[in-house]
Amino acid sequence: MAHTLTRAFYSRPPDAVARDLLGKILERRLRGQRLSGRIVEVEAYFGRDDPAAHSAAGKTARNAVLFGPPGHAYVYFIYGMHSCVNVSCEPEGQAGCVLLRALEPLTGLETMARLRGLSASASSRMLASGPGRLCQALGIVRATHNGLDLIDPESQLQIRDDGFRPESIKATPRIGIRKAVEHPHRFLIEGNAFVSKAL
DNA sequence: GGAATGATAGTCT
DNA sequence: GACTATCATTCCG
Repeated sequence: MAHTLTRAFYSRPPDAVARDLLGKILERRLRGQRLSGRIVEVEAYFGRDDPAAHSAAGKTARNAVLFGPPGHAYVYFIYGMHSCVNVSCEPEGQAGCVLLRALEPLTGLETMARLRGLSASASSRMLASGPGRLCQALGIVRATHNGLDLIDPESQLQIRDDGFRPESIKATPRIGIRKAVEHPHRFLIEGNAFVSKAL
């Protein structure tokens, strides 16, 4: 049986959480519908000694969730048109998060295609392979989802473990950042067709 | 198949 | 006023 991940799962360093999130199921409840997908690509961002992280310059109104308790959604708006979802890590008071970059869609594909503005016959690879696409496919926006508790069983957004274990995990440098480019903090399920960029 | 480019708005200095 | 944890489109080969 699939079960929701515990607070303790998230109360760890971002790289450990990131690796363990691969293969888990992200579930979004939307007006009675259930949209879900398997997490196939993530990136770890550290609170300390990570110039690429939003929390690098300290706590601000925008990134306050990162300094709160673990297991909460951090949603931000970027490039004037895209949203991205993160999961907060580390105990309360310490920043750190995991960016969800790509899903392998499992249920609710038609709704995802509609939210993305694609035809129902579009390739499922186009639905949630990329952080901006993922948010659009699940209808995630900062105004309603930033700060959501992922452990709460009533929450619109949850992450579950159905026992799936990836065969092989690959670490690569993170994408789209200007600073600390060299660290291999991007993790993906090797060979999975739904990662945002072929490697 | 890959590189270059423009759209667009919230956040911080 | 600059910068950005992106995407889709347009070009070129």
